[in-house]
Amino acid sequence: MISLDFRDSRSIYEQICDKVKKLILEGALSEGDKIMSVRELASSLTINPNTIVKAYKQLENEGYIYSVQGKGYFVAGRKSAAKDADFGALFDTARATLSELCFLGTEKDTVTRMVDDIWKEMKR
Amino acid sequence: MISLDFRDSRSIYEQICDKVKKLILEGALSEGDKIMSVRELASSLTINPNTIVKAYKQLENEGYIYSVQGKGYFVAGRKSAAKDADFGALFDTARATLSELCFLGTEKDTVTRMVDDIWKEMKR
DNA sequence: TAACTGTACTATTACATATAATACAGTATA
DNA sequence: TATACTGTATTATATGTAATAGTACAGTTA
Repeated sequence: MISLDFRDSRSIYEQICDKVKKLILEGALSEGDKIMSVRELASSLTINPNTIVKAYKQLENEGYIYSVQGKGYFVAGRKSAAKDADFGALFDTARATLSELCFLGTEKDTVTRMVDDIWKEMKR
Repeated sequence: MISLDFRDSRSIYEQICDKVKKLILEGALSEGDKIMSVRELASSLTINPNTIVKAYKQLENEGYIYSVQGKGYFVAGRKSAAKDADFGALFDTARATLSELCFLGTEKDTVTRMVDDIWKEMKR
Protein backbone atom coordinates (compact mmCIF):
# COMPACT_ATOMS: atom_id res chain seq x y z
CA MET A 1 0.00 0.00 0.00
CA ILE A 2 2.54 2.55 1.17
CA SER A 3 6.26 2.00 0.71
CA LEU A 4 9.43 4.05 1.01
CA ASP A 5 12.13 4.67 -1.58
CA PHE A 6 15.50 5.11 0.08
CA ARG A 7 17.03 6.30 -3.20
CA ASP A 8 14.57 9.20 -3.03
CA SER A 9 16.40 12.26 -1.70
CA ARG A 10 13.24 13.68 -0.15
CA SER A 11 12.61 13.23 3.56
CA ILE A 12 10.58 10.26 4.79
CA TYR A 13 7.66 12.34 6.06
CA GLU A 14 7.43 14.13 2.71
CA GLN A 15 7.27 10.82 0.84
CA ILE A 16 4.50 9.63 3.16
CA CYS A 17 2.56 12.88 2.63
CA ASP A 18 2.74 12.48 -1.13
CA LYS A 19 1.80 8.78 -1.09
CA VAL A 20 -1.28 9.30 1.08
CA LYS A 21 -2.31 12.34 -0.95
CA LYS A 22 -1.88 10.33 -4.14
CA LEU A 23 -4.21 7.61 -2.81
CA ILE A 24 -6.81 10.27 -2.08
CA LEU A 25 -6.44 11.94 -5.51
CA GLU A 26 -6.70 8.54 -7.25
CA GLY A 27 -9.88 7.74 -5.33
CA ALA A 28 -8.32 4.72 -3.60
CA LEU A 29 -9.24 6.52 -0.39
CA SER A 30 -12.60 8.29 -0.18
CA GLU A 31 -14.19 10.84 2.13
CA GLY A 32 -14.77 9.36 5.58
CA ASP A 33 -12.43 6.41 5.10
CA LYS A 34 -10.20 5.58 8.06
CA ILE A 35 -6.51 5.54 7.18
CA MET A 36 -3.78 3.48 8.87
CA SER A 37 -3.15 4.51 12.47
CA VAL A 38 0.07 6.27 13.42
CA ARG A 39 1.52 3.24 15.20
CA GLU A 40 0.26 0.75 12.63
CA LEU A 41 1.86 2.55 9.66
CA ALA A 42 5.03 3.22 11.62
CA SER A 43 5.60 -0.44 12.49
CA SER A 44 4.58 -1.46 8.98
CA LEU A 45 7.33 0.77 7.51
CA THR A 46 9.75 0.12 10.41
CA ILE A 47 10.13 3.82 11.14
CA ASN A 48 9.44 6.05 14.14
CA PRO A 49 5.79 6.92 14.96
CA ASN A 50 6.76 10.59 15.34
CA THR A 51 7.65 10.67 11.64
CA ILE A 52 4.14 9.49 10.74
CA VAL A 53 2.68 12.11 13.07
CA LYS A 54 4.62 14.82 11.25
CA ALA A 55 3.32 13.64 7.87
CA TYR A 56 -0.29 13.34 9.09
CA LYS A 57 -0.18 16.78 10.76
CA GLN A 58 0.88 18.32 7.46
CA LEU A 59 -1.90 16.57 5.54
CA GLU A 60 -4.29 17.78 8.25
CA ASN A 61 -3.08 21.37 7.74
CA GLU A 62 -3.71 20.97 4.01
CA GLY A 63 -7.26 19.83 4.75
CA TYR A 64 -6.87 16.36 3.26
CA ILE A 65 -7.41 14.40 6.50
CA TYR A 66 -8.66 15.04 10.02
CA SER A 67 -8.15 13.31 13.36
CA VAL A 68 -10.53 12.12 16.07
CA GLN A 69 -9.10 11.49 19.53
CA GLY A 70 -8.99 7.79 20.34
CA LYS A 71 -10.43 6.75 16.97
CA GLY A 72 -7.88 7.66 14.31
CA TYR A 73 -7.34 9.70 11.15
CA PHE A 74 -9.97 9.96 8.44
CA VAL A 75 -10.11 11.27 4.88
CA ALA A 76 -11.71 14.72 4.60
CA GLY A 77 -13.78 15.94 1.66
CA ARG A 78 -12.77 17.91 -1.43
CA LYS A 79 -14.24 21.12 0.01
CA SER A 80 -12.03 20.85 3.07
CA ALA A 81 -8.89 20.48 0.96
CA ALA A 82 -9.96 23.24 -1.44
CA LYS A 83 -10.58 25.61 1.47
CA ASP A 84 -7.05 25.17 2.87
CA ALA A 85 -5.20 24.82 -0.45
CA ASP A 86 -2.54 27.31 -1.55
CA PHE A 87 -3.62 27.70 -5.16
CA GLY A 88 -1.00 30.37 -5.77
CA ALA A 89 1.81 27.98 -4.91
CA LEU A 90 0.23 25.15 -6.91
CA PHE A 91 -0.11 27.29 -10.04
CA ASP A 92 3.45 28.59 -9.57
CA THR A 93 4.74 25.02 -9.46
CA ALA A 94 2.68 24.02 -12.48
CA ARG A 95 3.80 27.04 -14.49
CA ALA A 96 7.49 26.54 -13.62
CA THR A 97 7.46 22.83 -14.46
CA LEU A 98 5.56 23.27 -17.73
CA SER A 99 7.79 26.19 -18.76
CA GLU A 100 10.85 24.00 -18.23
CA LEU A 101 9.33 21.15 -20.25
CA CYS A 102 8.52 23.61 -23.05
CA PHE A 103 12.05 25.03 -23.02
CA LEU A 104 13.50 21.52 -23.21
CA GLY A 105 11.61 20.82 -26.42
CA THR A 106 8.52 18.94 -25.23
CA GLU A 107 5.70 19.09 -27.75
CA LYS A 108 2.59 20.97 -26.67
CA ASP A 109 0.42 18.04 -27.79
CA THR A 110 2.19 15.76 -25.32
CA VAL A 111 1.22 18.04 -22.45
CA THR A 112 -2.29 18.66 -23.74
CA ARG A 113 -2.84 14.90 -23.92
CA MET A 114 -1.65 14.57 -20.31
CA VAL A 115 -4.12 17.26 -19.19
CA ASP A 116 -6.95 15.54 -21.09
CA ASP A 117 -6.12 12.21 -19.45
CA ILE A 118 -6.04 13.69 -15.95
CA TRP A 119 -9.36 15.52 -16.26
CA LYS A 120 -10.96 12.47 -17.86
CA GLU A 121 -9.73 9.84 -15.41
CA MET A 122 -10.33 11.85 -12.23
CA LYS A 123 -13.70 10.90 -10.75
CA ARG A 124 -15.32 14.12 -9.58
CA MET B 1 18.04 41.15 -10.91
CA ILE B 2 18.21 38.33 -8.38
CA SER B 3 16.77 38.70 -4.89
CA LEU B 4 16.03 36.45 -1.93
CA ASP B 5 12.76 35.87 -0.12
CA PHE B 6 13.36 35.13 3.55
CA ARG B 7 9.72 34.10 4.01
CA ASP B 8 10.43 31.33 1.51
CA SER B 9 11.00 28.08 3.40
CA ARG B 10 13.28 26.73 0.67
CA SER B 11 17.04 26.91 1.09
CA ILE B 12 18.96 29.88 -0.30
CA TYR B 13 20.84 27.89 -2.92
CA GLU B 14 17.57 26.39 -4.18
CA GLN B 15 16.04 29.84 -4.58
CA ILE B 16 19.09 31.00 -6.53
CA CYS B 17 18.91 27.92 -8.77
CA ASP B 18 15.28 28.61 -9.58
CA LYS B 19 15.80 32.34 -10.19
CA VAL B 20 18.70 31.82 -12.59
CA LYS B 21 16.85 29.03 -14.37
CA LYS B 22 13.78 31.26 -14.66
CA LEU B 23 15.86 34.01 -16.31
CA ILE B 24 17.10 31.46 -18.83
CA LEU B 25 13.62 30.06 -19.52
CA GLU B 26 12.23 33.59 -19.97
CA GLY B 27 14.97 34.43 -22.45
CA ALA B 28 16.40 37.19 -20.24
CA LEU B 29 19.63 35.19 -20.41
CA SER B 30 20.61 33.61 -23.72
CA GLU B 31 23.12 31.01 -24.83
CA GLY B 32 26.70 32.22 -24.36
CA ASP B 33 25.77 35.06 -21.98
CA LYS B 34 28.05 35.51 -19.00
CA ILE B 35 26.22 35.39 -15.68
CA MET B 36 27.24 37.11 -12.44
CA SER B 37 30.45 35.75 -10.95
CA VAL B 38 30.36 33.73 -7.76
CA ARG B 39 31.88 36.51 -5.63
CA GLU B 40 29.91 39.28 -7.33
CA LEU B 41 26.50 37.65 -6.74
CA ALA B 42 27.49 36.62 -3.21
CA SER B 43 28.41 40.16 -2.13
CA SER B 44 25.38 41.54 -3.97
CA LEU B 45 23.10 39.28 -1.91
CA THR B 46 25.26 39.54 1.24
CA ILE B 47 25.62 35.78 1.49
CA ASN B 48 28.52 33.35 1.46
CA PRO B 49 30.24 32.61 -1.89
CA ASN B 50 30.10 28.87 -1.13
CA THR B 51 26.31 29.07 -1.29
CA ILE B 52 26.48 30.51 -4.82
CA VAL B 53 28.95 27.80 -5.80
CA LYS B 54 26.50 25.14 -4.64
CA ALA B 55 23.69 26.66 -6.71
CA TYR B 56 25.86 27.08 -9.82
CA LYS B 57 27.20 23.52 -9.56
CA GLN B 58 23.65 22.20 -9.53
CA LEU B 59 22.68 24.26 -12.58
CA GLU B 60 25.86 22.99 -14.24
CA ASN B 61 24.82 19.39 -13.52
CA GLU B 62 21.44 20.13 -15.07
CA GLY B 63 23.21 21.41 -18.20
CA TYR B 64 21.87 24.97 -17.93
CA ILE B 65 25.25 26.67 -17.43
CA TYR B 66 28.94 25.82 -17.77
CA SER B 67 32.11 27.25 -16.24
CA VAL B 68 35.44 28.35 -17.71
CA GLN B 69 38.41 28.62 -15.35
CA GLY B 70 39.37 32.22 -14.74
CA LYS B 71 36.60 33.61 -16.95
CA GLY B 72 33.30 32.80 -15.28
CA TYR B 73 29.99 30.98 -15.75
CA PHE B 74 28.08 31.08 -19.04
CA VAL B 75 24.61 30.09 -20.21
CA ALA B 76 24.57 26.79 -22.11
CA GLY B 77 22.23 25.94 -24.97
CA ARG B 78 18.89 24.15 -24.98
CA LYS B 79 20.47 20.95 -26.26
CA SER B 80 22.84 20.84 -23.30
CA ALA B 81 19.96 21.18 -20.82
CA ALA B 82 17.78 18.70 -22.72
CA LYS B 83 20.59 16.15 -22.72
CA ASP B 84 21.01 16.24 -18.92
CA ALA B 85 17.33 16.74 -18.01
CA ASP B 86 15.39 14.20 -15.97
CA PHE B 87 12.20 14.17 -18.02
CA GLY B 88 10.73 11.41 -15.90
CA ALA B 89 10.94 13.53 -12.75
CA LEU B 90 9.63 16.61 -14.58
CA PHE B 91 6.59 14.77 -15.90
CA ASP B 92 5.98 13.21 -12.49
CA THR B 93 5.96 16.67 -10.90
CA ALA B 94 3.69 18.05 -13.62
CA ARG B 95 1.26 15.14 -13.33
CA ALA B 96 1.11 15.33 -9.52
CA THR B 97 0.54 19.10 -9.48
CA LEU B 98 -2.09 19.04 -12.20
CA SER B 99 -3.89 16.09 -10.57
CA GLU B 100 -4.08 18.03 -7.33
CA LEU B 101 -5.43 21.13 -9.09
CA CYS B 102 -8.05 18.97 -10.82
CA PHE B 103 -9.08 17.33 -7.54
CA LEU B 104 -9.42 20.74 -5.91
CA GLY B 105 -11.94 21.82 -8.52
CA THR B 106 -9.85 23.78 -11.01
CA GLU B 107 -11.51 24.01 -14.43
CA LYS B 108 -9.72 22.24 -17.27
CA ASP B 109 -10.02 25.39 -19.41
CA THR B 110 -8.00 27.35 -16.87
CA VAL B 111 -5.11 24.91 -17.23
CA THR B 112 -5.43 24.61 -20.99
CA ARG B 113 -5.23 28.40 -21.25
CA MET B 114 -2.06 28.36 -19.12
CA VAL B 115 -0.47 25.75 -21.40
CA ASP B 116 -1.41 27.78 -24.47
CA ASP B 117 0.14 30.91 -22.98
CA ILE B 118 3.39 29.17 -22.08
CA TRP B 119 3.88 27.55 -25.49
CA LYS B 120 2.98 30.83 -27.23
CA GLU B 121 5.17 33.15 -25.15
CA MET B 122 8.25 30.92 -25.05
CA LYS B 123 10.67 31.96 -27.81
CA ARG B 124 12.06 28.77 -29.31
C1' DT C 1 52.03 42.99 -11.89
C1' DA C 2 47.31 43.52 -10.31
C1' DA C 3 42.73 42.33 -10.20
C1' DC C 4 39.67 39.65 -11.55
C1' DT C 5 37.73 34.65 -12.48
C1' DG C 6 36.69 29.37 -10.79
C1' DT C 7 38.11 25.66 -7.58
C1' DA C 8 39.20 23.31 -3.33
C1' DC C 9 39.63 22.55 1.40
C1' DT C 10 38.94 22.77 6.60
C1' DA C 11 36.39 24.28 10.53
C1' DT C 12 32.30 25.85 12.80
C1' DT C 13 27.48 26.99 13.69
C1' DA C 14 22.57 26.41 13.05
C1' DC C 15 18.69 23.90 11.81
C1' DA C 16 15.70 20.05 10.17
C1' DT C 17 15.15 15.20 10.19
C1' DA C 18 14.61 11.02 12.53
C1' DT C 19 14.82 8.13 16.43
C1' DA C 20 13.85 6.64 21.33
C1' DA C 21 11.29 6.46 25.37
C1' DT C 22 7.62 7.84 28.23
C1' DA C 23 3.23 9.58 29.59
C1' DC C 24 -1.60 11.07 29.26
C1' DA C 25 -6.36 11.24 27.38
C1' DG C 26 -10.21 9.51 24.52
C1' DT C 27 -12.66 5.25 22.30
C1' DA C 28 -14.18 0.57 21.73
C1' DT C 29 -14.97 -3.92 23.27
C1' DA C 30 -14.87 -8.32 25.86
C1' DT D 1 -14.43 -2.58 34.65
C1' DA D 2 -10.29 -3.99 32.44
C1' DT D 3 -7.79 -4.17 28.22
C1' DA D 4 -6.16 -2.65 24.02
C1' DC D 5 -6.46 0.13 20.83
C1' DT D 6 -6.53 5.30 19.12
C1' DG D 7 -4.28 10.48 19.04
C1' DT D 8 -1.37 13.82 21.59
C1' DA D 9 2.55 15.70 24.02
C1' DT D 10 7.10 15.99 25.83
C1' DT D 11 12.18 15.45 26.42
C1' DA D 12 16.52 13.79 24.86
C1' DT D 13 19.76 12.32 21.41
C1' DA D 14 22.02 11.44 16.97
C1' DT D 15 22.62 12.65 12.22
C1' DG D 16 22.86 15.16 7.97
C1' DT D 17 22.26 19.38 5.35
C1' DA D 18 22.65 24.30 4.90
C1' DA D 19 25.25 28.24 5.58
C1' DT D 20 29.10 30.83 7.11
C1' DA D 21 34.19 31.98 7.58
C1' DG D 22 38.73 31.86 6.13
C1' DT D 23 42.47 30.48 3.31
C1' DA D 24 44.83 28.94 -0.70
C1' DC D 25 45.75 27.77 -5.56
C1' DA D 26 45.19 28.07 -10.63
C1' DG D 27 43.64 30.31 -14.91
C1' DT D 28 42.37 34.94 -17.47
C1' DT D 29 42.62 39.70 -18.59
C1' DA D 30 44.36 44.28 -18.88
